[in-house]
Amino acid sequence: MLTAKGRRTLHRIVDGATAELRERGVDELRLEDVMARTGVSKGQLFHYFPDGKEGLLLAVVRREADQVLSDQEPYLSDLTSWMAWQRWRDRLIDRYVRQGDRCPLRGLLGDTGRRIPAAQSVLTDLIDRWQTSIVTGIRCMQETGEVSSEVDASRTAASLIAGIQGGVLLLTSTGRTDYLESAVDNVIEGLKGHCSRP
Amino acid sequence: MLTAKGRRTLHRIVDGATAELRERGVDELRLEDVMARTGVSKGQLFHYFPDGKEGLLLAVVRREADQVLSDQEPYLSDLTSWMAWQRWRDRLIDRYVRQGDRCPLRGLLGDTGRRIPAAQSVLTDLIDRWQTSIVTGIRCMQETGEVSSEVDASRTAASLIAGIQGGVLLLTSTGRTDYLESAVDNVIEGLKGHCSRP
DNA sequence: GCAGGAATGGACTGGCCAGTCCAGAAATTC
DNA sequence: GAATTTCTGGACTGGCCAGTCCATTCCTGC
Repeated sequence: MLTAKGRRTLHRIVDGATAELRERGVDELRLEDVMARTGVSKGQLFHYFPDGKEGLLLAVVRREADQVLSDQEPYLSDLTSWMAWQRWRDRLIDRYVRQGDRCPLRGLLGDTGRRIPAAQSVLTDLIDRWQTSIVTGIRCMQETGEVSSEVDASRTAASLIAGIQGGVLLLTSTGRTDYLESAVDNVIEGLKGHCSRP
Repeated sequence: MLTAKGRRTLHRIVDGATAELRERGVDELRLEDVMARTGVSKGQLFHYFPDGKEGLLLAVVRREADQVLSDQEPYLSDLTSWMAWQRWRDRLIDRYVRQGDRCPLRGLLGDTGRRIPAAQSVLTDLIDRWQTSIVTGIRCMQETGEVSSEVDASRTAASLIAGIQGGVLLLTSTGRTDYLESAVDNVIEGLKGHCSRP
């Protein structure tokens, strides 16, 4: 019930909608713009997304959520040394600084959740997976003794994620990168400060 | 050019719009809802805000920005001891946890800036003032020797603000309070860890 | 090659909502 | 108390845009 051609069209729609969402934000996103950008007719759009705008946006949100994490690979899943942490940190910051306000996270965190109830669970799921990866990284460092075992991995990871979210938010709204950098560096330095063999 | 009666009406409009903004968010805010809530007619609305919705929202945003800081007083301006920091922290978190998603910050940080260009400068101004207060607090602690003079006050303040923003964002979108708490506590503990007389 | 489903194009509808306009009431000023 | 300004109510307009509908064309299996 979906030919190869159809699959391609569907893909094209999601691609276009993703770009449109990043550029304009949820509330300014118009189906007509997606149509213009992708060269797809209204009939097609509702053929592939019978639930209309909401269904389309949900598909976009799901993709973006995956993108956020896969953008951080392979570093995020391998936080096993200070050098690895540094590389992850550099990649993360570079990514968001480059993206400026065409930012996937911005779309997810802004009012999107409020507009599309189903997006809420996608978001919490993303945050959970993210936190889990970081916790794993911290535990690993504790096992090798490079981080004190007294550190609460879960809380530290939570604070790191909050710092990233806030940093990105401030980056997109003020254009300044130092909030994001300071937040991430501060948490990592805190981790280093708790080194069990100084 | 504004009678006492007029001033009262204007006030009533801003009040209603503020409540409406917190409940619904920028993109879902309807002038008709503000009218219904405040019992004000369309003619009045455009009489007091000739620029229409945008002008009204700008007025609301300005008020909210002031509110964010004054909510933290008198603690924010008096971060002169660890106990004071603790009280400030408690007040801040209590405030946001109580507010849930009827949150002034959410309105300011979300897509509001994008929608209302003039709001951007209100926001950066708010962040600047906030950061300045925190920096002052840290410097004060350094002078009394309770925080090492090696600490970069500006960067630490930036990381604290980023953590708060992210924490609040995650609080409103996931309902979990631990991101905000962890973020704030982590920065403060980091500050304590740099105590120059252990 | 033909049936039936998949894919496409685009005209049309209907609701929503910001913003306009003006007429009349209430106040302020002199 | 007349003139002028401010204030108020609400009907009306016009544009925008999601969603509907259907006619047509394109596949695909048999």
